[in-house]
Amino acid sequence: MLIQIDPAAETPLFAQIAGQIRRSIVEQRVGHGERLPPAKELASSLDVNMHTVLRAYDVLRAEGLLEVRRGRGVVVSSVGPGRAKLIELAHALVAEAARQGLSRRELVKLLEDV
Amino acid sequence: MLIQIDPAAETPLFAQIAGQIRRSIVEQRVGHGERLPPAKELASSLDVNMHTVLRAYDVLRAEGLLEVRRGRGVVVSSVGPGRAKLIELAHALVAEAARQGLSRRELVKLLEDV
DNA sequence: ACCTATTTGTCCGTATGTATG
DNA sequence: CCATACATACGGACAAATAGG
Repeated sequence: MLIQIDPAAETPLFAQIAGQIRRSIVEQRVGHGERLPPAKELASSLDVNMHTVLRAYDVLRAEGLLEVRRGRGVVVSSVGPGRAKLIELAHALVAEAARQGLSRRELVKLLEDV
Repeated sequence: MLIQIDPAAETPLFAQIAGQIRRSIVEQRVGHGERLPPAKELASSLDVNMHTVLRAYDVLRAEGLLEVRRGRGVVVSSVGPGRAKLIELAHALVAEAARQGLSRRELVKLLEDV
């Protein structure tokens, strides 16, 4: 899966991992149905705790991008890269809004105006 | 806040806590802007780990029901009990679907048909 | 401006449970 | 039965934001 993280970065480790996997789905470097490495394995390769990887998986599961089931592992959902793209854009928008100091309310209003 | 949990129940502790707080918002037993007890405090009163309470808070934050900020604590969001009601119904629907063995796809289709 | 206490945020390690194959 | 792999929960540690003195 080729994931690289920066322990010194400001963004949390689980967010970095989730973001890179999301990116991989958008770019279709991983296709629907494809299986991701077990949390324990990915964790050891990244030199982080298994919980950190599980949390990243959980974020992507909540977004509908991954199907996570115990005993079976983690596979890319069939919703396709289109949704991943949307979510990625949403993340970027929220991050930029935060950088510019927009409140949640202001962002919502901005979106409604658009 | 009057929360009671059952450690022997099948539903996870964090879900029990989140569910009861959600219910309290629906019934307007807690109003918007009202502050919830610190995680550490609620945890000790429920005899669970602080992380478990924080996870419950995080669930409700993701649902837009709570505003959680470090240093300041947790307050009920101003979105009102209407949204809480919707989310509660959604939870009930998903739980019932799971009991009846419906897949995610079947549930979505059922919703679309309705 | 400084210090301290409070409170959440993240991460780690460990233990146990449960579904899958 | 057994190995795999995620799910939950606990405990501890440190960081960062906030509030108050």
